Amino acid sequence: MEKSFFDSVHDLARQIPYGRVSTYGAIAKHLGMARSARMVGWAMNASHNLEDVPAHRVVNRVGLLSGKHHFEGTNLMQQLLENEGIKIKNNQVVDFEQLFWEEFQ
DNA sequence: AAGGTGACCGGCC
DNA sequence: TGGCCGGCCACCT
Repeated sequence: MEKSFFDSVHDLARQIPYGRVSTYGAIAKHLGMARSARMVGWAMNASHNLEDVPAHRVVNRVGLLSGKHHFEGTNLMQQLLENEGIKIKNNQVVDFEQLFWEEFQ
């Protein structure tokens, strides 16, 4: 099995620390494809099968939980984030810029 | 093999 | 921030 684009995205997603969030664009940028953030979203969809990919810590550029509809129920993503101490208001991360993290290794 | 699709982003108003 | 639009690119059928 060669390492696919999806795997790379999953690796980066796993690096997001507890209590912090990142964006699709940040991940895409780190992969050298800043304009292909859409593919990152697609990759996250595939990550749904995996258990060690914190997809709930990945939001869009304005801190909106754009992927919540892909989680079970309607507020699982929000619950997971609040469980990490992240405040959610109207489907978006409060103090997003402060919690934003992109120090990928 | 070609076309459709998408958990997005940046620019503009 | 919000709405609209064009671009982008790997994956699936």
